[in-house]
Amino acid sequence: MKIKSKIWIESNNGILLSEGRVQLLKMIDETGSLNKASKALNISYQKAWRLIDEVSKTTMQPIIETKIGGAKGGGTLLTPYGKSLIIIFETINKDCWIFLDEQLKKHALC
Amino acid sequence: MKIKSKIWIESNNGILLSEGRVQLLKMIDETGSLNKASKALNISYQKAWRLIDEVSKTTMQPIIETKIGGAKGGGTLLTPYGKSLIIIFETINKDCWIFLDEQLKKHALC
DNA sequence: TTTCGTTATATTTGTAAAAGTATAACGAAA
DNA sequence: TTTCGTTATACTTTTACAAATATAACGAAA
Repeated sequence: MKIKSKIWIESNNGILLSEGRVQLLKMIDETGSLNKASKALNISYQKAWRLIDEVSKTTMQPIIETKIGGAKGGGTLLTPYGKSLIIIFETINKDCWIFLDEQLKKHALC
Repeated sequence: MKIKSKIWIESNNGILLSEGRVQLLKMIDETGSLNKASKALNISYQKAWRLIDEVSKTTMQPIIETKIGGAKGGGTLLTPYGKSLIIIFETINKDCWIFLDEQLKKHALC
């Protein structure tokens, strides 16, 4: 018997963060490119772009810096604020899992 | 800024409980009928039946008692075990919301 | 000035989930 | 023995969402 959860953070303008979006942000940070990140996560570039676009619309501060053209074609980097969002979300998410496992034991549903 | 969550409980055989399933169990308890419950929740009887069928397959003890035919056509009642599952799930779910709201404040994302 | 890999976006296509339709069985009461 | 509202289930259709396809713009380097 397992308890599972999905958490996400919303603002007035839409969904700010969810597990998938955070995963994408992390991969952008690793690869320096939205294109490479989408391939690594096995989702289409279009979907990845749409996700990041929606995240960007809901934050006051920018989460990414994009560069178009150039020798390497361009790329996408996370801002310090973007990086901080990853850490906050992952911390809350992990703590939530721990909390829920405790609750399941407490109610003798194991 | 709001933090939201969906939780669910799984066993080896599939999903045992989720928000929608618990809502359906509650409505069955109120109406004494799967048919009436599905109408109250604005979902098709077929979907409601499928949901309850899957829940039943994942529990050791039965969660419902069904009666077919008769003056009132029949009906569906919750077993005491079925009722206890509602309470456990709703308690955990509510406590999870409280926990997450605290976390959001803690990380200054308000 | 051509090439290349990227960002950015619109449009079309495909697919899986939801909804709808159909039908049989049941049994108490009129 | 007919009626009625229910459970139970199969099958078809619709719809919403994901995926694929297409295309333009960009700019450093060769």
